[in-house]
Amino acid sequence: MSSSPLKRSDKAAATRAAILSAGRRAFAAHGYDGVGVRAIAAEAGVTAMMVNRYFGSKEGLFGEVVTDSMRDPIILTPENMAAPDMARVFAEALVGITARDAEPLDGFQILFRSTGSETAARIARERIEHAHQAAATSVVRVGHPSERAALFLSLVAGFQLMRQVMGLDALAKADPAVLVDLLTPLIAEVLRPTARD
Amino acid sequence: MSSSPLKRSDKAAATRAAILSAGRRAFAAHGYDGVGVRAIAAEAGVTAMMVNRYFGSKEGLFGEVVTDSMRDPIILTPENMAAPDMARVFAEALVGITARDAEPLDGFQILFRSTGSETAARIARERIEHAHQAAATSVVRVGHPSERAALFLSLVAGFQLMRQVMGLDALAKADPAVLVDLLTPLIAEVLRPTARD
DNA sequence: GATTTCATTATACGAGCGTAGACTGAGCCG
DNA sequence: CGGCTCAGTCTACGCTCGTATAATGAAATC
Repeated sequence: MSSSPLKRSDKAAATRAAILSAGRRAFAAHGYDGVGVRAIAAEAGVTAMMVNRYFGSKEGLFGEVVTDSMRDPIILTPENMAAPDMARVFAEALVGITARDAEPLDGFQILFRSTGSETAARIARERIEHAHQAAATSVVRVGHPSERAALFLSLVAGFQLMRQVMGLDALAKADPAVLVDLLTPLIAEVLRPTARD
Repeated sequence: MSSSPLKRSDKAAATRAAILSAGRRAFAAHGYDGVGVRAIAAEAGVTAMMVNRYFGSKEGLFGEVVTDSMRDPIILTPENMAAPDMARVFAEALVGITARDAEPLDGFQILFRSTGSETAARIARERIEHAHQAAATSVVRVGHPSERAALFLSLVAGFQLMRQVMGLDALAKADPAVLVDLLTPLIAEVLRPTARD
């Protein structure tokens, strides 16, 4: 209540943001095909046509949601890469010990849950390739960088998939500290070999 | 041309098998929501109603497809577990060096591509839990068995996801021998710790 | 205060979905 | 041969989907 008179254009921007947020949550929870524009719009408190008005189409909304949620640095931040114990920092970020308030890494969920749709899968592939290139050129510097970066992504993706998407209890309800302890040597092994490289 | 007079019941069984096969291929390629019964039936050379006749419903067909494709021992065979160098055996099985003629591990693809659907996701979760229990009780015997088994599954799933579903070139086109060499120490690390356990 | 603008809704269309029910026609058996 | 069985098809229903078009009503402008 109270303050802002909320000019018309501001209200429009708020509506747009509400749809974007609702879309992000909905896509993360049910995937591209699993939710309709009516449901997304309803959660944003508007009608279905608002999606088309502000994003052109359902596909347009999805694209913007993916781009937006991938803007989060995932775990490939420069400070992470420069840390003395990279592996543990990555592990902690992956498990979510840093506990950012926002929903953690739901960009992955969105992509994985949407692999059934053709257009969504195309977008997902593009983002994955991009993340792979970033990992290959900036994190891994030994052995077979491309393959190692891909395995690193596989590990991250598999962990997210099993814990968040599939909801595997052994990961979802596990003690975060234990997960970090188990993940750290794994990540270290991917990023820096112990033999013949 | 030629031989079998193909009795009526045999023809029925053949049709059923054709639908099951078409469903397996279709679900693996497009996910549960990504393909309709008409398309599946058409690929099997019959009409859509045959799906309901033989499997009760689309969901019934999916369940049977999943059960059928999961009958493949994935990589948790007794001989694998008993091998002296378990990790390498697992890695080779995962990469597919053993090159079974059938489509490799498409059970994973079916599950991953179908996570958008509610019923499909439920079935997927059941299968994953089952695989996790098997891994936890029969493969991992140190440290935190449940968490380690879950991470093992994560690694396998992530690798399959990135290589087969997402089609990440760095994995799909990589030299299998290199992949095995990189995966072996990873799997060994998951299954048998190097420190404090 | 009258007029224009525009965020939003209401209604509807066409397509595709899964599936129910009636029908068809060829193989089986007396 | 004549009746029955049953694999398979045809048609149609109810539903939901994404989205185009027209109407509404309050804020913005003059």
